[in-house]
Amino acid sequence: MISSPPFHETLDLSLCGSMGRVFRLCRDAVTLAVEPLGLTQSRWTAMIHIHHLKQGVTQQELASSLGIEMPSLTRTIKQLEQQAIIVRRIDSDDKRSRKIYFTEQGLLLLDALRDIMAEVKTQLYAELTTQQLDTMAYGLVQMEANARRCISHFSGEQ
Amino acid sequence: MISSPPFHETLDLSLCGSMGRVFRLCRDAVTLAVEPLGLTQSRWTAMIHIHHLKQGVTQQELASSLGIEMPSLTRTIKQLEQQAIIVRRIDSDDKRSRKIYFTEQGLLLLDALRDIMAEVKTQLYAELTTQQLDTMAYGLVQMEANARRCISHFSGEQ
DNA sequence: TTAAACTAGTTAGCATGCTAAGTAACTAGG
DNA sequence: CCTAGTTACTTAGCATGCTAACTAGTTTAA
Repeated sequence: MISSPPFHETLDLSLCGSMGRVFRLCRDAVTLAVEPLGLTQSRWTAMIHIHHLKQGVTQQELASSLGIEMPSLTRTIKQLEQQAIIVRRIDSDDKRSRKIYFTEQGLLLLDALRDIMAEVKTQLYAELTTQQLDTMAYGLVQMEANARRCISHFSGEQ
Repeated sequence: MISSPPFHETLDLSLCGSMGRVFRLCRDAVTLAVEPLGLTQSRWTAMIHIHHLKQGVTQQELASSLGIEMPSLTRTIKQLEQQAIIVRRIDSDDKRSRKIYFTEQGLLLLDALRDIMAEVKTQLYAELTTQQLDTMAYGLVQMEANARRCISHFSGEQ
């Protein structure tokens, strides 16, 4: 396990700047790799989550899974629908909500996407052990909880 | 050291989705905490980097330190200047470049900002050991390198 | 049963990142 | 010394996140 003090300082500099930069780079790497499929970051991310949540998911559930707000999702969903990758059907039990399904063409695209992502994932995680990845993932979850607590702390104070 | 397999899977789901979400949350926590100072995320981040790089830094150097592109910085710099937090002076040795300095008012704001950030940082890093933070920071640096290699791989291929 | 409150989704408009393309100043080769 | 290329910065416009405020169904409670 290589552990170098300077890295910790790098992270400290802007607190979350490193994370943002790495996030953008990883996202760009995937987006570039899937470019032949005509997908942008928000669109391929949504497709992967729809797949994991199973078809028939509502926009609310999808937004929650993606960790974004509903209005952010609306735009992406509209684009996926225009590209005929998904269709939405109004839920007969609750006419407010719309359930999402892949089209046949969408399913084909999803397969291609998953193949490419598997390859990119391997490249992005290169040189990192499972233990390191777990520590990072654990740290992210912990920081997420900390940040949420911190946000309610400062919102409540006003 | 707590290491839980499910977390790794969480990270895997959208590859970099967790990182983006945690990044946004941490950023929002700081931005909320410094809200009384009238600063947005891009502005406080830039201020911290200017401080670390020492005054008289050029926009080019600052953009590089922030890990963003010049046009993204232009907007932020303009706002900081309008708020009279910084001033820019054309470099007499190279009239293309502009050096950045804090105003007196800007320095006062910087002090207040740094105090608040120190507190928020403590909260965001709560429950995480130095070793865990180092592993995360190391992982981020490694992933950044991987992502850059991946990006040139896919750009070169076209 | 009907008015009030809630919930799913949308629209409008802001913040911040980006790329592409333009301007002005510097540098290098003939 | 002048043209060609490079560099620092700006402008314009796109992508994706957000909040606030709206519409239209659903639920709750008097």
